[in-house]
Amino acid sequence: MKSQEVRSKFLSFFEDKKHTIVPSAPMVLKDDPTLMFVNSGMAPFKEYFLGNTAPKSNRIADTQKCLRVSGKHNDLEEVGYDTYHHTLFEMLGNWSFGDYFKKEAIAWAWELLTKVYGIDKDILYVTVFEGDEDDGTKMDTEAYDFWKEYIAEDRILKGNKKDNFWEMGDQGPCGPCSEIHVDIRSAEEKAKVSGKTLVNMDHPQVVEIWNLVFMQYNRKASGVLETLPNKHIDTGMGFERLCMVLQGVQSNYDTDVFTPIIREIETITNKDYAKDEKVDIAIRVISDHVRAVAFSIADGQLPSNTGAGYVIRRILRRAVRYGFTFLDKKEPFIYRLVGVLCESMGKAFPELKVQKQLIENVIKEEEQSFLRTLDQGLVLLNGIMKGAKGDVVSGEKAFELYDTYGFPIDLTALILSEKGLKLDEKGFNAQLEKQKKRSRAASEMSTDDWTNIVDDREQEFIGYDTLEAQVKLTRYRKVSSKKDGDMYQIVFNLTPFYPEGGGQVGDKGYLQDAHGDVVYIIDTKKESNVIIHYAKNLPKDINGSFKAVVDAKQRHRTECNHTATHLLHQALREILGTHVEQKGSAVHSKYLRFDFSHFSKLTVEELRDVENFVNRRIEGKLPLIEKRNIPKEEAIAEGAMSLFGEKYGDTVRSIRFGQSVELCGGTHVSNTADIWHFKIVSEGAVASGIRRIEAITSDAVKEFYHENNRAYYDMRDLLNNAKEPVKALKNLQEENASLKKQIETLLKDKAKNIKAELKNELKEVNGVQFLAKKLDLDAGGLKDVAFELGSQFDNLFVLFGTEQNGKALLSCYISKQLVADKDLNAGQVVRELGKYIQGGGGGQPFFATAGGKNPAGIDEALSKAKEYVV
RNA sequence: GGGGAUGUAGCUCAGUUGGCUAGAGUGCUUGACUGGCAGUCAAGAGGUCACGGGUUCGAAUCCCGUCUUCUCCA
Repeated sequence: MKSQEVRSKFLSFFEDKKHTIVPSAPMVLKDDPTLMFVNSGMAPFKEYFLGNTAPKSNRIADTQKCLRVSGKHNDLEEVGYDTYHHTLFEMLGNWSFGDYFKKEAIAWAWELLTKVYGIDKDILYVTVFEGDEDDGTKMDTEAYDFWKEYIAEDRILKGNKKDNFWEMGDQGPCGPCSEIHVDIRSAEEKAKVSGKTLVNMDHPQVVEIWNLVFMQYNRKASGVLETLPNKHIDTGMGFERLCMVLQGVQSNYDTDVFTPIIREIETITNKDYAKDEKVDIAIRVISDHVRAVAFSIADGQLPSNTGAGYVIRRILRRAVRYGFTFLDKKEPFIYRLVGVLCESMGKAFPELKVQKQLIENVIKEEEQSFLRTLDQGLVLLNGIMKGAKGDVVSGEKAFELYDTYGFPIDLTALILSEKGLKLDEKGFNAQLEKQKKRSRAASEMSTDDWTNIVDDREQEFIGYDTLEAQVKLTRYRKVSSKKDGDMYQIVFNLTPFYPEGGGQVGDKGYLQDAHGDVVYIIDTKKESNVIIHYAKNLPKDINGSFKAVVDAKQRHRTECNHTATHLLHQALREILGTHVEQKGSAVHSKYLRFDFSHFSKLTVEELRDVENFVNRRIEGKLPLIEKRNIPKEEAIAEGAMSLFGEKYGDTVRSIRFGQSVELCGGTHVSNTADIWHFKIVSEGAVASGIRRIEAITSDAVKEFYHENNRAYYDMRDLLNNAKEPVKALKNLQEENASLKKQIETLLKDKAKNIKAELKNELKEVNGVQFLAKKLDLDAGGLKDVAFELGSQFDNLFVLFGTEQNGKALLSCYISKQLVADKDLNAGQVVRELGKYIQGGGGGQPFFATAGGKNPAGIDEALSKAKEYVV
């Protein structure tokens, strides 16, 4: 069975069982500080389980792309070494939110596996929860009893809390689970060892394929479990593993999910899979990682040096490293796999196909930049190896190479061992640990439990219509971090505060109680669909009623910038073409930033056209036409642009200004005229194929023009009110340059003249041409004269003094010949004579200068000079 | 968010404890030579030593701040 068919059969099976089929949510999470990527099928539905949002349907099924690369489930370093760990994988899942429970979940799972997919029931095992004394939970006999209707009782195994009790986190919804395992070993092996003993033992051919979670408890902060009024089903089936079973192969990498990519790698690198273990590992690493990276880029997450982007960069670099070391690929090649990937997965995940070109460009650029890093590292490592004492390279040195220059430590170790050297791994790890400690300390944060004030989960956002409201607090908690100190997160029953999202910053403002006392709200964010207000302290009477007021000025400026962002988006697509896609935006009160896909630098004309386009729409006084809670299809039909990597509900909000229509949750001006004016302040590249525009509007533009105007008039003033200041300035610059030249030649001439005079004043002392004299020259002049004279004698000793700006200066020149013969040192001379002018100095043996505060001492210093040659 | 590195001629980079007339290679201009692989030789132009402060007689160099780029950690 082809993987495409495996996927579609799953979805249609649950569609028949009255499930709503939803597309995979984007992998990159934007409003969950505890998680960077979707790492399981349930992550996009977290808010439903927490009760923060009502589900759109109580039966849902989907296939969800998941990424496990950071945090608790970190498999990254294992990927490639076995046949079943992946960074990116698909999880097929069906959900019940307060609807069906164990009976149906088990019956359908069995029906799908054995009837639809036709898996032999004799290779299946199931597990049920055995109970846990500490939690006071009993064995899950319900699940056991349902199972025994389908499967022999000796194939139902009991599992402990670790394997068979699923929890989302330290607190929240949880419950027992029941896993389905499959044993695909050969008959001989089965005869030798019973599959029963291998379940949950990390055997590559006895694997869990499906986990059915029965959410029936809520774990409270105290650790106590309470029974949930609404019970939920959460299931997750590993798509790649299922394909392995259905295609009768022994490894996920032998399924048609991976084989097209592996064949392509073989072609490009001229290596064969399944011949040499090291090559195999590299091929598996690359085939896995290219998927993760391509999907992330398609979801709008570009490689970068912080946060989620950094994780993506690390994955890609790991792939490059393996290709570099084991497949001898020293030039970019991973980007060439994107085509094959699009062909095999593009149908189920259209975002891949649409953005193929961009994905290829970004990956290629990243590969190139990392190969440069490797080149640089190799040079540095060579230097380190040459300087190594004994046969051990210190951990500090290796760490510096890794930390500062990004050279992978395993490559360092490999190259060292090839050269017969050893790496001090202990020292390296100690340094790494130090660095981790530093980072952790800096970002250390402690979060207290939520304190509930009123039990009201239905929080309402009213900030589209009003900036002020009478509110009550529903819950709060304290969070402490090193950077911000103690802060309170506060939730209201309803709020006019816009939480950070869609690129737009969160609102600021204040809460005022009946007595007029005020608490400032310094930021607003959204977490699992709950709007959280940040304050430095709590109001005195938390049970009271408060007037919540949004900082209107800041909000208005932000709205100007947000609306301008939409117009800018429209302008770019109009002027550059429809290949322009939004790749990110930041809407602040002071400026806006817009990243988009485009392949070349914008010309001055294009920038001007874009600016004009936007400003025409501002002058056009276009009114805001806002539609809330309309079906997504309706909005799309109207021409609304939706973004890849953005998670939309079934009903959306559409924002229209003239011909610009976007799905958007942000706040906007009521008429484009409010923006006053739009001005681009910079354009540049952020990655290959991605450009960035920064712009300002309204008050910021006024300030911008004021500033520029003032600078302009200041400049014109300085140029005696020149009519054409640019020309005047240019003339000045040219004049300045030629004057500089003239001075330089004049000084050289002067030096020559003086040289001629001084030559006559030289006195021979002990075979040395000697002179000590005060001259009316600056430091450069002294030098010139000294070197001019110096080039004519090889037995010269001169000391010049001069007074400049009330400071004394000495210059001493001694022919190199003399330095060698008579053991003289100009540096030493000026240092010793420097004390007469209350200063010091130095230089090289043949030429040195000294400065001091006491010009009166120059003559004395000069008179002492003779002592060096007698 | 935290740490480390980086910024010097069009390009690639040296520049030690503060004092080297700011350098090399390459590229550019000019001239001469030339049957040999990047032709040779000579002369020349080209610099806000990232930016802003400070210390010092003196800062490319030391200190503080800002920015750029790279990089590791979270």
